[in-house]
Amino acid sequence: MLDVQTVETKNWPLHHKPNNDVRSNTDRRPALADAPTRTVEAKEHVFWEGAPKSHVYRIEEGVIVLYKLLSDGRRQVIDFAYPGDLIGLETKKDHCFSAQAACRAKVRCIPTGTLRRSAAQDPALALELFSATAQTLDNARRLLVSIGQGTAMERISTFLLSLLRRTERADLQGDSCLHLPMRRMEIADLLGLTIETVSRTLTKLRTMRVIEIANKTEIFIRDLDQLENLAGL
Amino acid sequence: MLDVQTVETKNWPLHHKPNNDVRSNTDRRPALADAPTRTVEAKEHVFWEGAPKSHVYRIEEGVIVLYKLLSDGRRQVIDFAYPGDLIGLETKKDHCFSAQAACRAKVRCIPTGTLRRSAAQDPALALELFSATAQTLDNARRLLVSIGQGTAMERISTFLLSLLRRTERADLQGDSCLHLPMRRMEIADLLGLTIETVSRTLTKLRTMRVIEIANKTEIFIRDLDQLENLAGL
DNA sequence: CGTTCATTTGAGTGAAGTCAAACCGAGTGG
DNA sequence: CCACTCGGTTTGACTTCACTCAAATGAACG
Repeated sequence: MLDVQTVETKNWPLHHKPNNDVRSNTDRRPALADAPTRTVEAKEHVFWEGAPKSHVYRIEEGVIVLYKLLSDGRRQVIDFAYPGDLIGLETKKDHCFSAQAACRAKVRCIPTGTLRRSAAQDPALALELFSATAQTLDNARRLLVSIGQGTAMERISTFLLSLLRRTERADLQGDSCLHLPMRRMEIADLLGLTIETVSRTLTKLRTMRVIEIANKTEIFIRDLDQLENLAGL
Repeated sequence: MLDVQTVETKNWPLHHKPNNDVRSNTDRRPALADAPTRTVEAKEHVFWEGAPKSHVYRIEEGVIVLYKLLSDGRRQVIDFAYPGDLIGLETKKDHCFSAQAACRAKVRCIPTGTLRRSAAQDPALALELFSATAQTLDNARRLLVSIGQGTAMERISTFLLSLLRRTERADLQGDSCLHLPMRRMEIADLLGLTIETVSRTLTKLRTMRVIEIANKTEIFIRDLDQLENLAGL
């Protein structure tokens, strides 16, 4: 069963603007609300690129790293999936990227066949899937702009802001604490940088008093305005 | 009316794998098949980022450049839309990118309200919209990998191959001629490079005898295998 | 307290960017 | 028909930002 307490306190941020539509509606559908959950340990994979697709997953807890691998080992992280996000929503038979837990996570497993059948009879559900995918597309394109046009500083700043938008609690607007469950390597692979450049840029932001680095996974935003300036757009 | 001759010879390549599903099905729906077309001159805009969204467009002829602008004028081209592609398929009220014709083009204009109403009553149509968006998302992510991880040579090679896949005629497999309706600047802005780097890289490919540059807008692929090697993946 | 893994910091290199000039093809008008 | 312009492209010389390689630091764990 769903751990309601955990879910409630997590404040479902679906993509940029917190948006509870998908969750509230899908939860009322038996096929989705009753689907079993699976616990995934840190670094464990939910699925691998190229494997046949059997389920769609909705993140319940934790963060999942979605990435594509090149033949020589280079990696591009294409997204971080947060609670409320749906992953594996592609029409292809096989997964076109890998999904690995950044930290211990819980995912709800919805068989693709079930979802497809429900959607074929329920235009509202089909439109929700469309809407969720359109939102993900917009996210991907924002990342594209950041990587294609931005300097290291702009990419990191934009990344921090997008994480902030995804994870900030409605109640706790004031002192902006940001949890980074992913490793530097994963940030680097998301932004098309190296871990050294990520580290140097974060250090620079610290010396500029824009952020404060509590420890490897917790930072505080000290000067939000300045961070937005640095992000460029 | 639709120019059937032109359409037939254009061989609708919807995204990477030519896929006639969306076209053949949407054409049978009165709202879409009967929608009026609009001719757009080269460099003219179909719509601007930020403007309220009134229509969804299906490209009938020509190529449309989709791009986002940064405050300081930098530009990221996010996609080239070819005949058969749908653009403006987002759930937001306003356009989140601009659409400009690379050359004289014809687009079919479908009012968003009509489409929304049709989809709400027709799960098959809703699923088609979902599927088309999922395909566009996959394209965007491929571009992300290319830009995030690739060298200039890898980006250009991958780009040429993706264009080839989009535009090659089923009948004319042999001597691979590639038409580039867009300017160097637009290729540069797609790949996160400068026009100088694009030009130098194409020149390098020419001296390597991988391609032959007939004129600014026509090139021949002389060594497809080598081009695929250079693309990396 | 040593081992391990991730991160930070430092020094030198290189691929792509910038600035500048030459080139080219298509119009246009004398 | 040729000279001129104009936009786009190509080529060249130099610079720079991020990468590479390497070493130091730090945190977690037995």
